[in-house]
Amino acid sequence: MSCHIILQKKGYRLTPQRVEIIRILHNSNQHISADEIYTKLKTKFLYANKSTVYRTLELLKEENLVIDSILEDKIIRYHIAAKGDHHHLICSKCNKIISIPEDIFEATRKIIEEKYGFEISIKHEILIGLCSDCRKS
Amino acid sequence: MSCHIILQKKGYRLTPQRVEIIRILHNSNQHISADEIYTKLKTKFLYANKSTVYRTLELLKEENLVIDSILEDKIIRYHIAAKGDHHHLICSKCNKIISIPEDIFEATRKIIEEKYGFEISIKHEILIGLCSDCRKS
DNA sequence: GTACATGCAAACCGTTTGCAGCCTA
DNA sequence: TAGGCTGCAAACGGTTTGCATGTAC
Repeated sequence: MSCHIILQKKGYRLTPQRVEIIRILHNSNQHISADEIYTKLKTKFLYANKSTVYRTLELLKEENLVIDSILEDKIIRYHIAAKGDHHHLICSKCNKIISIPEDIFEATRKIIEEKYGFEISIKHEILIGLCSDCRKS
Repeated sequence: MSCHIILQKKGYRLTPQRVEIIRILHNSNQHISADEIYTKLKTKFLYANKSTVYRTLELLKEENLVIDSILEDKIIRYHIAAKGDHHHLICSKCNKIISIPEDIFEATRKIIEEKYGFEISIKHEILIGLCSDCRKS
């Protein structure tokens, strides 16, 4: 079900700004910062405002439609919460983003559970490294 | 080798404030924020200043004596960089912190390498979850 | 028509910076 | 004694908030 319909069903208004922000999030396969969204939004709405971006992201987050994550650069980035698409590899050289399945941490999860009795709740993990292309060069 | 000696060897001055900040970091087995360090520092130095805290943490980070990490609450926390003590489990209920060995991600690392040709560089990972005590209750 | 959403400006908060004076080496 | 370090105050940048106006429903 699309974000728009979910918002509408919950009684939120589908303003052009919200529609555009959702479109920007969808069109960006990168994890994107609030500021980048704002810049893109401005190309369509001359008077668009950052607080609209933040308020919309807050709303989408509350409705579990977007996920925010924070990397070592301390900038919060957002992406659409697609089912089973919560973990990513990000190449530190070319910034390529690869989605990885949820069960990738199963081995680690089991080891930690057996060794420490600790139950990890990995919701959205990002691993930095080098992709295969960049390793070759 | 202790932090003090390393700093001294590199030509940095061992001011009372720096010594105390290092002591606070050592005495706190928790990951601790700049603000918490500042509050503790003030109990000893009435006129202590936040910028001193930030500048000292910056220095210790540069010398690889402390590691900073950022969790979902977006607050940067610091802890002494002990060898082979880079990964932690943090219990979301009682805030207990458990250090885990570096090789804990080996299985995941291997899977990702085989499947995607992607070489992850996990330097300092924090996993949130429930510790064995809190799972029982 | 009405309540919700927007744009604007100002506040907020953690962090950084410039500077004068202080203190470690 | 000299240059690095501190405290202070002000700036900074990302984010949040209060308010009047605008608009989706």
